[in-house]
Amino acid sequence: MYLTVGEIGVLELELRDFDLKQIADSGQCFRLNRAADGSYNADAGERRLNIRGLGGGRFALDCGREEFETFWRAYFDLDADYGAWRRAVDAEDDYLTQAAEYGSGIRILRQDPWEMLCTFILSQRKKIPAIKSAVETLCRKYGKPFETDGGIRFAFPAPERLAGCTVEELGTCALGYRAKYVHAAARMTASGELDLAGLGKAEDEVLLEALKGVYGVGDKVASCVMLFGFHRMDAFPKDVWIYKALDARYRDGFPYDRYRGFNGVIQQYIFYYQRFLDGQG
DNA sequence: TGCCAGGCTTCAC
DNA sequence: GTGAAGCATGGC
Repeated sequence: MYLTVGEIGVLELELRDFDLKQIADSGQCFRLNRAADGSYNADAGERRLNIRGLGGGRFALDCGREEFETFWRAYFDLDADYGAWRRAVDAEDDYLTQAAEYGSGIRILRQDPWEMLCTFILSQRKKIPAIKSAVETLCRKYGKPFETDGGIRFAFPAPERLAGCTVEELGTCALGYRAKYVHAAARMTASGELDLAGLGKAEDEVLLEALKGVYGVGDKVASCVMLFGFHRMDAFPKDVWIYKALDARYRDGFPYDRYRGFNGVIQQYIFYYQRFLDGQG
């Protein structure tokens, strides 16, 4: 990674295998949004980062070097070699080769486990724009405000805050029947019954079962939380798009063993590519 | 205006 | 254990 300092408070980086649009549209995050000027704003915790593509694989980030090194570098998983994972794709697998090429700028972000749990619970049977809208409403109503150059923003609400709401109150955030699920997850997390921090060290199977113990969390949501909130890179969430690809292309079974250690990345390539093929990208 | 969505729980059988 | 019904609501 090539690193220089431009104007004060702005870092210019050369990043490989990094495409903001692809990451924003890959369905893993709902608070990375394109601004009117074509740049992107990433909200994480009580932080906001503006990233602008400069062309030629170069990007301008409106943060200092220290903040980049201590937070955003890991957040965007910039120390991982996604090119190596793409090159490991079976050359005889035309579909996957094309999928990996089409989504070559996708990275698995390291997002907050609680935010991922709550977000993917409310994502079920919602379209991506509706998910973004519901998340934004939750943040505005219950998130802690913080200042940015562009004005006041709101952090994702803490579990304690949502646990203190009634199900009816949460229902006003376009959660529909999922309000009771979000409320249950908030209570379990706030009380410590679900120890998300402690589960960071648990085996994949233990983590999966713990997540599925939450009301409203099944295999798919739990897998998303594992991949996007705990960076468990072998998690392979199966949604309608993945099932479509598996049914059409991998009737004899998907070669998970071949991609051990980065099945989650492969899953993202398929998700992003399959939506494109079906006109939803 | 209708249709349908990064699924899950519940309830028959 | 398996399969089908039912679910709330926003965005296209």
